[in-house]
Amino acid sequence: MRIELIERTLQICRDRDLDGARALQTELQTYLNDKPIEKPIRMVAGIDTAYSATRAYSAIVVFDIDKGRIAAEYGASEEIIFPYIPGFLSFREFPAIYRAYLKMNEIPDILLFDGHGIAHPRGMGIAAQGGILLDMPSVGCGKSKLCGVYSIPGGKRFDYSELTMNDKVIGLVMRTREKAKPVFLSPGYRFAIDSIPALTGQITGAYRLPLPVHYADRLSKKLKPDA
DNA sequence: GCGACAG
DNA sequence: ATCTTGTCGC
Repeated sequence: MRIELIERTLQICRDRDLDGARALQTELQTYLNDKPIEKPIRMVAGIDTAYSATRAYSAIVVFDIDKGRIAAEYGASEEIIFPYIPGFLSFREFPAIYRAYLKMNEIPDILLFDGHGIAHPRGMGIAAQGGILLDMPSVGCGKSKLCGVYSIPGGKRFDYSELTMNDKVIGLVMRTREKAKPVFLSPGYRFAIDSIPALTGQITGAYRLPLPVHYADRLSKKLKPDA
């Protein structure tokens, strides 16, 4: 983990420093690179966050590709400090995610965030920033577009089109399930866009969201008091 | 000024 | 994201 960067991020959250947040996102662009880790991907950690009126509940579900099942689950909550502002989701969710991350007893091969990676105005969506701060390969899976242009992908499972911004391919719009809205996949940290189709094929089940995030989404909601 | 706008 | 019941379509 890059503790210095994590502390700076948390301080920006506490200060509700929007200008500082924007500056950090721009600064972190220099850390971006899609040089993949040489190790094959077997364990994928899905990450998602749910909310109550005052708290954020983050869940991390480690999915074992070979066994096709959940290997471990972690959850943690944190008081909501930063408001939701399009383009600054990291500062709202990272504090709770970090708490759950610290509870992990194993190190997954890659992190799959609910939200965008580099498909962001400043190339620093939560999957990108999260990967850099935790120093782990990462990918983002958003349920709707934040920025960029694309054509609607085919109707068959795994059909996809490119998400572009300023003539640069920043992600893929993939139909993970027939007759369901496509999802937006983009590289986070140390993971090439060309590797996204193969990874998605290995972790997508009968749901629209890839299994790791699907389960993390379900767990995060169960972490809430009422549920 | 207008439209867009992750979760 | 969250608030919410029934309901239309595959």
